[in-house]
Amino acid sequence: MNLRKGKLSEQTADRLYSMIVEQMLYPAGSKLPNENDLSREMNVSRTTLREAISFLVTQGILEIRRGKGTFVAKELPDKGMDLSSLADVRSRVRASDLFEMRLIFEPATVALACQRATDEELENIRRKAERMEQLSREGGDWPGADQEFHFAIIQASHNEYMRRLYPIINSAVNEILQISHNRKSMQDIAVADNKLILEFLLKRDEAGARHAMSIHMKHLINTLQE
Amino acid sequence: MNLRKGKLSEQTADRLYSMIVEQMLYPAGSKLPNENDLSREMNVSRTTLREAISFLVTQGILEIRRGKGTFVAKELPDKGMDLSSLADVRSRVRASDLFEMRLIFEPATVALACQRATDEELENIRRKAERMEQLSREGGDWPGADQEFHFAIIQASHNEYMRRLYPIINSAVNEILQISHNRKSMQDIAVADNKLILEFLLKRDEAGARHAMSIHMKHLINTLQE
DNA sequence: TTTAACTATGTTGTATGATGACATTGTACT
DNA sequence: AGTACAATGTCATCATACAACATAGTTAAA
Repeated sequence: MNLRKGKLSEQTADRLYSMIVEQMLYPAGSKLPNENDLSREMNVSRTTLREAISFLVTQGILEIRRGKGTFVAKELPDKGMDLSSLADVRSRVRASDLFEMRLIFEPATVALACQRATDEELENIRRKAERMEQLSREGGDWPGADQEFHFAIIQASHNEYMRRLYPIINSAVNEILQISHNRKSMQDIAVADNKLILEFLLKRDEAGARHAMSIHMKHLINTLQE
Repeated sequence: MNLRKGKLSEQTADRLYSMIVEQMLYPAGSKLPNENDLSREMNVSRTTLREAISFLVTQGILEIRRGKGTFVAKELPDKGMDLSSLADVRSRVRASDLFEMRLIFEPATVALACQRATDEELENIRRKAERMEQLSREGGDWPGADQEFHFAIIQASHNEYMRRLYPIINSAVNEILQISHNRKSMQDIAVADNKLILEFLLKRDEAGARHAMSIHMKHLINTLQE
């Protein structure tokens, strides 16, 4: 017995998936039979069915409500949910939209960092800024060091959502910088602005740091538009 | 017994995750104890442990080799790129972090909408608000209508990045609302606040709309913390 | 009558033990 | 030495029971 591919729970997940999206036996938002009935219908144990369901939940196909039942998701996972596209410049999102978002997020984040950063974190941020300036003089990888500087600030904001969102934004920024022609002037801007940001951040001057970061973003936007 | 939040299998997944990446009890590539031993060590049933492991497998943290054992992945996936975790409450990101982000995000967005919304879009937003209030009175799906209201505002901001980010944030909000106990008071807040937001938005009063949205977010935060 | 507490029922979540399937190692027989 | 086979350790699946949760209906108290 049990010829065929892979684990039974995976085959079951496949069968269940096809029952939902292909045969459309269970429309969006509808309730599945309870686990005992459904497992009998599909000729697998409840354990196996539960593993299959659990997988489809992680895929966003199903939704479990304890004590009520298991339901087909209202909207099957959208392309909108796939934020990898956010990091993709080719998705024809305007670069100005991206920096507009940074203009909202980064000043707010640095303000949070002013409130919450530990002394160690501030010291770490200072070191990153120093290193960025040094690499900038020596012709090293200053964009990388610059990003580390900004990421250190995000971390010091102590907001987990921000921390996770940043790499996405960042990789999109990278792609834009790749095709940008005036990288040299951007370097000068970054060095000067970072110094300004650091100045207020070390003093924990919330409003000052917020404005310094806003200025930095405006500088970047203006430079890119030339 | 069993106070505390959420499913035991999810708590177990969290504990196991922290044993791996934080305490580093099991280095990358190493083999975990077998399921019987490990489940005893962690004081959960083997069933529960298997569910936890199964989840971590989908996250790319663990790898199962049938007949051999369960192993820590060679390279832990770059968490930053996986924004699906942003929408996942099980990732144990604090709810306050989420709303802190909305407190930054939404007021800025409604301000943009004031500048850029077409008259048709404003009319659409007005209809959504009306419908939300109506459903709220009739005991319908007011949270859904409320989200449509907010999403209409995001769309009117004409920023593609924002538009794509919103569903992610939104689904995380949904999961939090599921486990929230004072949904009724939240309903009253939403109805009143939406009216306020709409008032300034229709007048294209940027500062007013921004503040109205800030108030709304503060209300939500306070209600959730009770 | 209204409202509060309780009960009944249906559902997912967890526990336990047994058995099957797979991979590796050891061992005996030729 | 080499091959077949047995033993062992592991994950995969099954079956059953009970716990925790959600809701609706019923009963009892105000």
